[in-house]
Amino acid sequence: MRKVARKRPTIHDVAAASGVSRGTVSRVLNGKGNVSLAAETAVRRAVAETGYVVNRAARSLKTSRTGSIVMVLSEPQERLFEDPNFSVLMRVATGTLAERDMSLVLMIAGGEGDRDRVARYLRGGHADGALLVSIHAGDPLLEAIERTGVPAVACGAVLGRESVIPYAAADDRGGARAMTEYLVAQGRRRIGMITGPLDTPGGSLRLEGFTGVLGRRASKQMIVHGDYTQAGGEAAMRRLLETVPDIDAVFVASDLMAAGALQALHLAGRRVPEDVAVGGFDDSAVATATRPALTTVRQPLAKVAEETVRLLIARLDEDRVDPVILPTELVVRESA
Amino acid sequence: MRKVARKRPTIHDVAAASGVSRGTVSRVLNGKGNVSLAAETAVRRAVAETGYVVNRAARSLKTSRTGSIVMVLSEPQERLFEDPNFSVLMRVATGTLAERDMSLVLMIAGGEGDRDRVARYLRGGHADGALLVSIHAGDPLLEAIERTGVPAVACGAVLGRESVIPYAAADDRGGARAMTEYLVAQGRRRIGMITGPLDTPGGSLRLEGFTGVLGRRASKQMIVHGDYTQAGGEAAMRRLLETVPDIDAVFVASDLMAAGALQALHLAGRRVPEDVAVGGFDDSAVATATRPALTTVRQPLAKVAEETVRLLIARLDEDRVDPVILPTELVVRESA
DNA sequence: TTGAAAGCGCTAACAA
DNA sequence: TTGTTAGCGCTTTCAA
Repeated sequence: MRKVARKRPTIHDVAAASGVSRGTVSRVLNGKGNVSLAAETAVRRAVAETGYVVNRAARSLKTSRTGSIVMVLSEPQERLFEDPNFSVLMRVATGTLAERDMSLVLMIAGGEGDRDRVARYLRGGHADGALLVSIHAGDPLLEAIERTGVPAVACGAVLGRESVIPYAAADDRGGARAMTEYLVAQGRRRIGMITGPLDTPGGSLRLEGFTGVLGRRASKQMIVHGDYTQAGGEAAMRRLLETVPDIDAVFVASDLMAAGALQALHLAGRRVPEDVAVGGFDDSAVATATRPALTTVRQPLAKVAEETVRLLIARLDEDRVDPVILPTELVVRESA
Repeated sequence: MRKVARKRPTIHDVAAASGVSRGTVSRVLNGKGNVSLAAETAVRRAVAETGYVVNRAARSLKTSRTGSIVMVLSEPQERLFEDPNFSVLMRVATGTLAERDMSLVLMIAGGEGDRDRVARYLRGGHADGALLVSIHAGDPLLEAIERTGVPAVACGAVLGRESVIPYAAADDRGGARAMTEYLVAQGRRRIGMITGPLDTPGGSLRLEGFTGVLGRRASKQMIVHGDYTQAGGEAAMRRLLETVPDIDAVFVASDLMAAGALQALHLAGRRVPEDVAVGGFDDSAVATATRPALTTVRQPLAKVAEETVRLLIARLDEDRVDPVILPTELVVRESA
């Protein structure tokens, strides 16, 4: 059996095989009504028989839609890929897009050169939209993307641009509030907080939720800023123990940092939760791996990812869409 | 200033602006010689002036090259994304492709439906090639991809298909050999090994390197199989300590598992390296985070990723290309 | 060295 | 409901 580099069948072949015109085939393929049942069946059969697959380039040329969207990553890689949220986002994004026969192009925008590349790609009309991941407010990339005029949405709010860049996110503020209220309800009186970087939504919004509940009791010395790493959480907890020796609870803005805090408390000889209650955020895998297991705030990550993609797809057709904020859930385990 | 939805300039506009024909513009753009210097300069200026960016769809329609390649992920997500190797691969791949003005489409092939989708995408000619990541030998996806006839290469060997799917990889066997020889040279006599899953190249090849050096001394009871997780490494080390109490060294097929082994040894009251020497593999971030820091085998990850992409690009034009195996390096720290 | 022109495969407007 | 047809923007052959 000789291998022949057979040409892929075109809409023309399908038309011939089904005895209708190319126009009708196209109508069937695109679900534009006004096609007789007979024609439709014939076309579908012919498609199956010939193994026809639409040529995206041709379609794109005609419709000036590409059927692909770009996921733009700006965070330093290491952090992003360690983030379990990210893998969920990636899986959900490819899946949700696939349902619509769209594909995901990945671009990493580390340096300035990358930035130009992303902008050129977008300006070239090579993608219908951009999905921004962990872009910081001041990032020049943001402006570059906005200038291209390509619809963009973000996963998680872009601080300061909330009204410009639609986004889907978990209710960071509400989740933090719930956790803080819970700690208060448990009778804790000296409650500290370890925040994330304040230029991230998780950093500032969770802090807002915390201070919103505690008011003036959330004094400056009770609040320490971390960097979302385990080591950072440990260091922050140590600082807190020094300045506020009688602390009896701490709300940590991420599970990973909370794991570090647990470590610091252990080394300082404090029992958790007896002496100090610890509340985390994320409900990631580490939450159940620590001892004691973390009481934390669950983020509906998959849902956030899904909504982000949905938002982008809606944004492709509409001029503006509203942000989506999804409720979080308090998960009580052992640490508080 | 009113915002006008101006149409993007086409090659036609560039031709008009530079006073040459579209044909000549195309020739300049594609670096096909036979263009006078005058024409070339005029065209380049016009391109800059008009802000022209090539329309890939049109080009693709004509050339039947898409300028994009698909990265196919098959591993269960969790594991893959935790793998630091993966983030390197991703960054290097997008970067290397970008240099050639190509883009990276990401597809995740978890279930059967995904598999069909990948195959259809490839059969549709939507990508010029496929870059396979952590595909296992028996995976039906592999066959599906081969059937599409789209050139594919793998990052890391696909066991059993080494001669069919070109790949770039670190020298697992050689690295394992070097580590084993080092342990022997240190005077260790009872050397065990914790392997990775045997259906992965890192699992079987590193074991081969180990047994290659030790011969019959690598008895069955000295070898335990792990799963690349920290917990798995810890469990494996415990088993090893039970069956071979006088063990004085262990070669662990990944740093993460080695971290688990260290934990088990610590709990068993064995000193490292005094009582038991521990050798890892990867030289990942955990290697320096453990106490003691790990003596390990460094894999040239970035290089592997780069070579994989290079291989794929070469494969696009050539009928076959040879696998690339890159040397590893023994990194001596404290654990052995 | 250059220009003219055909046509890649598709969609959608128009006519029937 | 259907067929016909005009391009979408580009590359490349052919002729000059």
